[in-house]
Amino acid sequence: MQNLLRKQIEAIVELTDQEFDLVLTYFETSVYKKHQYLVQAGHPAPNDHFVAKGLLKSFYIDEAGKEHILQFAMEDWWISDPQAFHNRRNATLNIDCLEDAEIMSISIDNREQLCRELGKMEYFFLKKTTAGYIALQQRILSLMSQKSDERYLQFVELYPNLIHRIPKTLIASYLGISRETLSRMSN
Amino acid sequence: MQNLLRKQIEAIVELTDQEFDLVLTYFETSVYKKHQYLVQAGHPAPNDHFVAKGLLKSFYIDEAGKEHILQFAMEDWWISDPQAFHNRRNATLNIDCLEDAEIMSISIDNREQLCRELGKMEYFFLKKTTAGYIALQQRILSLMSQKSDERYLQFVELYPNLIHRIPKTLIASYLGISRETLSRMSN
DNA sequence: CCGGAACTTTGATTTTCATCAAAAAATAGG
DNA sequence: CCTATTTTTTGATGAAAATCAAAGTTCCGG
Repeated sequence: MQNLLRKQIEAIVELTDQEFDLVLTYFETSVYKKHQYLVQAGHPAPNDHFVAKGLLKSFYIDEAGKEHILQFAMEDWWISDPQAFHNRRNATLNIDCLEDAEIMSISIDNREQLCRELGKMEYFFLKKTTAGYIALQQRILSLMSQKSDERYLQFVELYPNLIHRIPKTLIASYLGISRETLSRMSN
Repeated sequence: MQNLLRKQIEAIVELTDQEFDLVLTYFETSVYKKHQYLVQAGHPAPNDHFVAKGLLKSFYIDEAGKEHILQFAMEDWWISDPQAFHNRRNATLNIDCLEDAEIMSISIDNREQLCRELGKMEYFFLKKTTAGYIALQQRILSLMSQKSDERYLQFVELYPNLIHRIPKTLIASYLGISRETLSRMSN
């Protein structure tokens, strides 16, 4: 479980047992129930969350009250309101659990402190952020250049395992289409 | 001109003159003409480009031959094909100049070397990448939750200076709408 | 200052998708 | 196991915007 985190880090930088123990001291592990919120719009959200178990979503509620899903996060993924986390602002996003979850959280202050103590962790976070940046660019391209059915097919291909864990309604919201349109698609 | 770069770095980390000189040794400065390509799909693109002067765009050509603009970059901005740059792959994007430009380029190898020599530069790149990540998330939200006219108004508000430097056709492509739709909007 | 290229506008038509409404199916919790 | 909630499907309608076509305007290089 903590091994999941260690494995992810060690895919990028080597760690001794002592170093990983140090890393762990900066995290806090908690358990959440399905439907429980980790982050709520308007409230502080100073943590980045590593998913050790379970499934979460981050989403924005627009003025019309409509929910737009920015991200799903399952095991071995990170999830946060990045703007709130990095700029120490109140959240504009919400994060809640689609399944019971086990989460390892690190505050922005702890992360910065950790990077000062263990420089290679900064390299790790840089690599991770960069990969995330590239993924977001891909998604923008997909939103701009593909029709909704192509986007859905791409999602299925990219995250075959998520299809069965997430209601179609929510996948539609992630893809930026209505649940009715998605429903009419499979045929 | 190099001062622009120094100022941007020093907004995040302090640098001595010697340190900035070191930084500069990793960059290569070139001059480009309007319409000239810095990056072409299918070719290597190992550099990240800092714009000292001028205006550029990065774009993707889809299967139908349609151009989708991912980014504009004016003075004090960076532009690259991030996937090609970070993963040392051939480009899938193109980058060319909308105006004559003066560019300071750094290769991925040089950037990694620089970060090893001067740890705080890694912090700088992390901050920059993070800010970019946040901006992309905002753009995704905008694509998902706003109508085309709202997106245009937001663009005008966000980049008032770019409106006059960039043909509307290209702004339409950036916003993910047709030039005709954008044209009908102003009225 | 002229001619050609690039860019913008306008109109007509079609496509895609959202929305509204309601029923059917699946699922979770007591 | 059964009921209430959530999720999915289906149909009808309308709105937003793409596409096609063509004319008008601006701008730049020689």
